[in-house]
Amino acid sequence: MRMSEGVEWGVHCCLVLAWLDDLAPLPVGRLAEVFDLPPEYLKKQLQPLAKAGILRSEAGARGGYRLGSDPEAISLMDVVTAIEGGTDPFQCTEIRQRGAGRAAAPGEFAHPCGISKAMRKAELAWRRELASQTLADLIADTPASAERRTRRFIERTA
Amino acid sequence: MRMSEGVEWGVHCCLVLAWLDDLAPLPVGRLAEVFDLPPEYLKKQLQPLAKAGILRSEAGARGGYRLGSDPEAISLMDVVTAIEGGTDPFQCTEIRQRGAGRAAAPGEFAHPCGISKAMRKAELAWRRELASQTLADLIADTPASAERRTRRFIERTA
DNA sequence: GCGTATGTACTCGGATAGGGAATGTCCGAGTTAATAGGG
DNA sequence: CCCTATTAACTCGGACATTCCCTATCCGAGTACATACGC
Repeated sequence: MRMSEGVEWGVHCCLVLAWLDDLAPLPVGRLAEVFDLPPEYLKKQLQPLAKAGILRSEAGARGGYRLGSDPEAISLMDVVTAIEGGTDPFQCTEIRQRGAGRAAAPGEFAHPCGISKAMRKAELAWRRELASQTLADLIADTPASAERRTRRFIERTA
Repeated sequence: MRMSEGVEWGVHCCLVLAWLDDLAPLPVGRLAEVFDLPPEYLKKQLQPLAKAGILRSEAGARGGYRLGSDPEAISLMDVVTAIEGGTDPFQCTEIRQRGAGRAAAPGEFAHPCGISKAMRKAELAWRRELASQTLADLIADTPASAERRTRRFIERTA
């Protein structure tokens, strides 16, 4: 079970866009330079963020991406869900109903099995933590020197 | 991000082995019949459980698998870790140090970035929930009819 | 009848192919800005 | 000098290859039981 690296790229790019909102919109190529990433592939990873409304895209010359909402209104959960999809990590295929389960009384499988419930509970705790962290919180935990350095980097290659 | 289906298979098989400990050891083929699963592939999924000590294997005729410990001592976290591996879902590749990060002052990257810390915190909450659920808890949440049915199924094809 | 040696059947363990999703790359549609021409 | 039409460059969006990991399968090593033989 491994999360796509696009999540890390997406969150970092969101932070940059939050820092440099006054310079928005920023094209993908510029963002790729900030982190030395393959531009085409980074674009593919940011597309679902735009489709989810987390990023706002502008076409044409001087176009690019800007943050779609305030940093306080975007949580880590939003970014993860947009890129990874909303499917649960644990997929219950109801194998309890197969084989020996064929002979079960009707209604015995009305409720989800204990394994599925336990997994859902754990995933819910995970989601709750992700939802409690906003981009603004992440910015507060990041040294201001990083923002200044990134701003200089972008303005230098303008 | 999708968890291997082997986890579901493994936990269900552990429950069966806990129920029918007096009939142990049970060969993989018998367990596969209980859930109508491909026997060879199920065996491959149970192997890491045996390597981790969660299951105890016995070779030769009348051999098979038995539970390695008491159901109270085996948690969902143990099973998930054994099959999925202990690696974290979110892999931080430190892209903050690339590109614009090259010009950072030494020591700025001594601590993990806020994104990584937030992800770790969420994963820790997830692991904590999984670790708090033991096989005994799952058995308590499962109707006794399922155990009786499974026992009859095994004894019938003995 | 009893003990022993042998053979056979059954088990797990690791090594070997196949399929689908994530990764990586490409081209086309649309928009903006600059530019050149005319008034 | 100003306005407008045209052109050209730049952007995102989606469609197309490639690689890697999960899925699925196979063969070999080891063990216990059953059997046959000798005593």
